[in-house]
Amino acid sequence: MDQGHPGGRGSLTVGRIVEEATALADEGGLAALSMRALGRRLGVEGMAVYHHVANKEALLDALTDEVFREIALPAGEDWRTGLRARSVSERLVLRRHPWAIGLVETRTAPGPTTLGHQDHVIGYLRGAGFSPRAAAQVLAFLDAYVYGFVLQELALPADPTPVVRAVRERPGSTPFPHLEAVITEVVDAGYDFADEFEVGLDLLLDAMGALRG
Amino acid sequence: MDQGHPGGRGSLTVGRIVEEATALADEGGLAALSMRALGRRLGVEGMAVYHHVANKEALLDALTDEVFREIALPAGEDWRTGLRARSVSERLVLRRHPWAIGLVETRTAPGPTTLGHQDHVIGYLRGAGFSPRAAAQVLAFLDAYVYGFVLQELALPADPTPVVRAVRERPGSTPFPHLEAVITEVVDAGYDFADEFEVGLDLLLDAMGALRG
DNA sequence: GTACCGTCCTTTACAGCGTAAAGACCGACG
DNA sequence: CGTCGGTCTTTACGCTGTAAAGGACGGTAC
Repeated sequence: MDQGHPGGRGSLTVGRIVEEATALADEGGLAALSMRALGRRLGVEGMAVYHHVANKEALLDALTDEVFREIALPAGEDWRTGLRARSVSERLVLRRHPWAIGLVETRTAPGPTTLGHQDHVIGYLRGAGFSPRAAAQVLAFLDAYVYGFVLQELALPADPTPVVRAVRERPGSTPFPHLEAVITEVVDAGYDFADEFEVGLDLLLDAMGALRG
Repeated sequence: MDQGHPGGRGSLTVGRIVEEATALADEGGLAALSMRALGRRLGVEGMAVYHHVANKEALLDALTDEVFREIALPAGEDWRTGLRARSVSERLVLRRHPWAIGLVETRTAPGPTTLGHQDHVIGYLRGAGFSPRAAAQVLAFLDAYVYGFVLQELALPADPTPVVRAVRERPGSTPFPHLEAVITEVVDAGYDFADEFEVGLDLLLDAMGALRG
């Protein structure tokens, strides 16, 4: 069970800690990430982690910052294409680490990787002819859309909710006629919510053009 | 300290529990909402709450559902105006209860108030000429934007971050030239991030028109 | 009246959490 | 060899959600 990592004295580094903490959260959610469980995974007592990380808050800060390293930076001549690819990548990363979006809310001091990422995007937009304010707006609006969409995706239950089941079994039995219409005519007609992401993204990207000088 | 609520036998109701739990979370964040603290506020032992609520998860479900009661329903002939007012209200409600957006992520079964709200919005859009699918898209896209924007607002620190302070004291001292430009030419030029909400909202609302039959 | 019962609340207890404090080990240096 | 500094372990405290059991009350039945 302890193969794969040495676990002995001197084997602990901040890098290894962040790596295993990420894996732990990916597998069991933020709730599974306790200092004791993390220590167990590292082949060490929980308290040992405190010699490399100030406290759990600092560890979560580091986890959040690392996430931004995975998001593809925008590139290419066409700003619309470049931004689109970045947003698509951002969504995939946030889905791969479902705990990340919950951390963004509580982390008020962005780390160096996050700042570097944002700096790059702003610079990319400035190079495409956006003013400083417009660049900041575009980044904020796109991130808002991506964050919010992923938030809704994560809240989607794996199994159909009682309401959805009720609609399928006895249509007209709920007090929500319009939701019923959406379920039967959209959801059950083969439209996947995940596919709507790019529809909204393209509409928003089109709208962003109005902010360019 | 115990004035204002009876606190005796039979004084506990689900309504009172949800009400005080909301107040507790509003004042001290989700972390301040423990069953013992809630009981204390209700003039009762923590375990007494369990006779009216299955467990803490169910309580959080109820809290989340109640939030949707506060969001103004869209009304009026012009769908754009109606939706705009709803989104503005939604943002204010989410800012008033900063814990709510963090709960949305983990609650996978929407409550009756939430469903009723969504049903109303879908019906409103259908009445304005949107197809079932388009209505669902508009609702999802607008909510995504509002959720994501509030998420970013909540992550804004009260005090300026080290980076912002560094830029103000010694411009050019950070490795983030484009962020520096945004700070000096946008943030410090009087543009308030909160005011950008309606800019993006209007752009998005304009884009939603393309989804109408 | 008084015995009973069901409901509401309290008490006690347990495993887990983050982390402060202090002890134990171990390689390196004088 | 002795001692020091860093790394890890041990122990402990107050907090968490909640299972289990006990106690107190009000209403009903005799």
